[in-house]
Amino acid sequence: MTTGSEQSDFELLLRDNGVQVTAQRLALMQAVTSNPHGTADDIADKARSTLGSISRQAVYDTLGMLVEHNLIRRIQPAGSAARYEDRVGDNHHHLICRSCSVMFDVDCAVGTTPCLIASDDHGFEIDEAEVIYWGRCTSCAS
Amino acid sequence: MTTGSEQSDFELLLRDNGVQVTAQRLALMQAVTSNPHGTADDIADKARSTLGSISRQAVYDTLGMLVEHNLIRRIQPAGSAARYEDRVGDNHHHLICRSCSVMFDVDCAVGTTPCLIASDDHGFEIDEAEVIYWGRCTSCAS
DNA sequence: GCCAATACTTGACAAAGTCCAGAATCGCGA
DNA sequence: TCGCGATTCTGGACTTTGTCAAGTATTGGC
Repeated sequence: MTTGSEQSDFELLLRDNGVQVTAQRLALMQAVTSNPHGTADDIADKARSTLGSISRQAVYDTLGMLVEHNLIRRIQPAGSAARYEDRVGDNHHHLICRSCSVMFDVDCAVGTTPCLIASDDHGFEIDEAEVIYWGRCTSCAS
Repeated sequence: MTTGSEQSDFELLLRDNGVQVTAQRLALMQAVTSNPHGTADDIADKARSTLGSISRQAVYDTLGMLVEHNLIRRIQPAGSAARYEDRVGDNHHHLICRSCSVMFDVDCAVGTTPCLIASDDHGFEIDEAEVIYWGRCTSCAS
């Protein structure tokens, strides 16, 4: 495990955002990092292997807080529980297999802020364009 | 109500797809048409106002069947139940308000099949690119 | 009009997430 | 270093969304 320096980084990140530092939060942040595209439950399990135990409520509270502070990103594909990833701020997209639900990151197809401009924005202040590519992965295609 | 000709259209559509025609199905199809972007519950309520009553199971079964036959489309934005719409096959996108969840259709930004080409497809057979623009609507922005 | 296939109803169940009240912890200031 | 108020965590009940399974009703071809 490379917990040493990462933990400190996480601690700093939390302090910078003006929130308290707790063992649960550090464990959850680490769990998200080491388990990209995991569900809340996956992440909770991972955190439990570090902490011994953590309540469901703490998991949801913390993940919600981290999303609010833009430290992690939440994705909710159809037919699956919400997933979390730590790759944030680079506006990348996702590629999901319809049969086995495996999920890959895909870099932005069109320059830096891809489809961020809608043809008609209805007066909205758009802050994110979420793109999900649906298909079948190589192993499921056979 | 403009049930007359629409009903017949729906009936034809069902027969063309080789499935039985029932009052529940017609009512649900009409409910989806007259209530775009509605949740399963919204649609069930709408159908109830026509039929008197319909079971939850029939609603889910029928909506699932209609999606399979490509007669309606299912969208599942983060933090909300699945929504259904009858506009299908034209690859349009959606614009959702983060605070009030209002949802608009947006035509494809880049030509006809917008971001359908991923920068790296990992060998997937991609069949759909789902795009959701997130932001705040005019009334929520104030 | 009959009958097999299909669809609907009812009720139980499961997963994901939220609400609430009380206990524990954090970290600021003395 | 200690104490205290604010914040966070825990545990349990609850809600919402959706699925499963068994039995009943409807549809439509003959």
